[in-house]
Amino acid sequence: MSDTHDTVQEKRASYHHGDLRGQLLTVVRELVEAHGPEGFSVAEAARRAGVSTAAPYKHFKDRVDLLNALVSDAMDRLSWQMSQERDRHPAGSLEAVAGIGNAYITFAKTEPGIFRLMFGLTEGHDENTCLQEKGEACFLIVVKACADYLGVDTDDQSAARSAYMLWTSVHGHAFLSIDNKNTTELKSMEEWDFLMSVGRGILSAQMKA
Amino acid sequence: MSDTHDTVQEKRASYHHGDLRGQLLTVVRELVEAHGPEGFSVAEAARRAGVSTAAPYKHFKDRVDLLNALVSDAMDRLSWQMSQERDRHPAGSLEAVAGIGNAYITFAKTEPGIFRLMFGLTEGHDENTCLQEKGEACFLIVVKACADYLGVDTDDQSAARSAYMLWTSVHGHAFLSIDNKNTTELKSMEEWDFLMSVGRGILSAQMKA
DNA sequence: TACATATGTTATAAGCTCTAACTTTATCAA
DNA sequence: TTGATAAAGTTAGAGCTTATAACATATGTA
Repeated sequence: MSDTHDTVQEKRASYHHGDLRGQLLTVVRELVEAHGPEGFSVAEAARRAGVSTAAPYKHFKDRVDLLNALVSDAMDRLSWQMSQERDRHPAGSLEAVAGIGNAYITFAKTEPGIFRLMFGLTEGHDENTCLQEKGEACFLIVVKACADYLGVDTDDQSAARSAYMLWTSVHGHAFLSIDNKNTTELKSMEEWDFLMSVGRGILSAQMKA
Repeated sequence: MSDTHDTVQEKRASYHHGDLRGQLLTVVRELVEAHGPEGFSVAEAARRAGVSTAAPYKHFKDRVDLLNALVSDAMDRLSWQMSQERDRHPAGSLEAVAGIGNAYITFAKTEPGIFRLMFGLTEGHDENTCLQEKGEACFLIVVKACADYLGVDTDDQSAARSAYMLWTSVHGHAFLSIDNKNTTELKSMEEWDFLMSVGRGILSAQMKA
């Protein structure tokens, strides 16, 4: 496992690595996906990057700091993907809202390890203002889409309310999906149907209110 | 931290502990709640129970086995609490459905560490048939309540469908709540309103369909 | 050129998981 | 009652881990 890894093919020529920070993030991402958020060690990551086990600590304060950097990265990717999916549909449409949810779920299924990390990390999550902000940026995308659909202002309470309900629903589905809590009978249910159905249900309830 | 713990007041009289297995579960539960799912070690648990660090391995195969036992326990408590809350309302009512969700959320907030563990454990989760079954038993409670409300049979697809949507929604809210992803503006929103609102939205959408 | 800084290294402390081998206690059958 | 066996502790230790300290080398700037 240690000698046959293909992450680093040849020994690096120079004393300095060049982009150890970047490569560590890549390697850790691989490790987290392969062995789950727990089954990862800084030492193993260093080995795969072809450096000593102490080297990572020149770039990251500690294990958690490294993981936080990974999560921060992932947050950016997620919000980008959400925006992309949204823009594939007419602005203000229910499809645009569902598209955001679809991107969210796709992300979770494509990178379940990272996804779990993003919402499972306990330590130093609340303190990390940067992560907090990125999370809120993601949420704002949903609020905006809901507001557009409902035809209200972004700071209207009904937008935030329905956005939150949609978020919880999609978040829950994403989590249950990657946990295999999604029972067989429901697995066949098309994701898009689910999203449209939930979206319609929650948003129409919000319009009446 | 090690010498002033109050878990074990006096040194046990006999060589054998009496109920080490049980006490370990209690101690680990405390540790998980106090320091999060990660911040727990078999060694520390043993110390708090007043035995050697090797003793736990006479009762649990390994670290994961211990955690699984904890989760199994928690599953039982959760489904019991769900049933209790349901029975405080008229059978077949929307309140009964919302009550189940309320119990779920209360559980998550009361024991966030364990809750996270229940749905965060990657390793040996799928294989563990016992846990799988207990999870499904929980879900069945929701399906039953939905069926009763909709006035259909338990194995009707609309019951399973709406139960799943409600589950994801509540599960998502529970998770986001304990992660403090619940933004301030929404924190003020009463839980019960949320539950009734989501319930009405999803179930009425299901009736129309 | 020379010094400061960044980024590597080795060595090591301290802690964890888990096993092996041993010891004490409980149980149960004759 | 006794004596074998199983159950439930113990200590010792291998082999991991995180993280720091002290040292080495490269890079860039005055």
